[in-house]
Amino acid sequence: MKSVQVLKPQLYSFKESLWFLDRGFDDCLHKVTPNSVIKAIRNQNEVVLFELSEDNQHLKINLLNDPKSIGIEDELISFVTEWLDLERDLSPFYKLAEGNNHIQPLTEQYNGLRLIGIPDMFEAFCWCIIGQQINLTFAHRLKTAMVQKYGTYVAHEGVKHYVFPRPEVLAELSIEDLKAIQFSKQKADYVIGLAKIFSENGLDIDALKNLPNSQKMIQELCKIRGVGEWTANYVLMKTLKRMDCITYGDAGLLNGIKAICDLDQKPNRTELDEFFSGFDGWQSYLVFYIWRTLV
DNA sequence: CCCCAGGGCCATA
DNA sequence: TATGGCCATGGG
Repeated sequence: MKSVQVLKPQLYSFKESLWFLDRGFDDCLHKVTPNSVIKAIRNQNEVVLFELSEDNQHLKINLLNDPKSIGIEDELISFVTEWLDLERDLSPFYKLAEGNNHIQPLTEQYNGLRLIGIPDMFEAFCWCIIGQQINLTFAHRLKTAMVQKYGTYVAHEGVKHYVFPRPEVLAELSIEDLKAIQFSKQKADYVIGLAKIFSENGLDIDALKNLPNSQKMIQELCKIRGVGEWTANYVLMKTLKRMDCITYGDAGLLNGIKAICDLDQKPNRTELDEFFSGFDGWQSYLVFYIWRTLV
């Protein structure tokens, strides 16, 4: 069995990664064990299955199947590094939090928590569409139904480990196909539309990355049907790792801040911006730490 | 039965 | 440009 490892950065807690990946929800794209997480990813034309665990100084990546592609070790290191945001220096964020009555407790309690990404932008968009306006429990149920029906998997010790469906597959579906697994016709419509865009290379991700700032990127993404301000910010944060994203309108975020600041009602937009003021360049991390406080 | 979920589109004025 | 209805379903 092949195995590679990555040096753990300063200010990093693998336990926090595991906690967030679990969070009481049953995510169909990874399996969390007490001391590891098992995940399948697509590499070239095959599915690669690995288990991630830690020792004192390293994250250890163990291959659980036997992929043919060469250079798979480097791909895995690169995937894990991006997925768990291992290259970022968190110390500026923690410095900003120092002395802030609402936020310093979070960086202490969740010390070493890093933003967990969704490297595949198509998957990130689909997850947003699915999650819009429904509770997360039901959202995970919808995602699982879609992944199990249209995704591919590798079996390991009798367990199926799925990767997210390719856009080419979802692009061929009808609205009725997705309604059959409890999607609303709007969600079905949006997802299929996105699948068509991605399968036809209708979104130039490199051009997107080259835009001068996040506002321009949000503007561009909001042209896509089904994508609004919340989804655009979410995708920029989780896929492109833009650090200045605030998921405006996010029910969880608003409720989290309401609880942290002991407000009578959810903050309005002005109050939200006020909460984030002083955290320029770290808004995305602050959002993520607020999410960490939920359930 | 009510309201709300990690929203966004569309019709109306 | 602002507002309200609508979507589908489940949990509280």
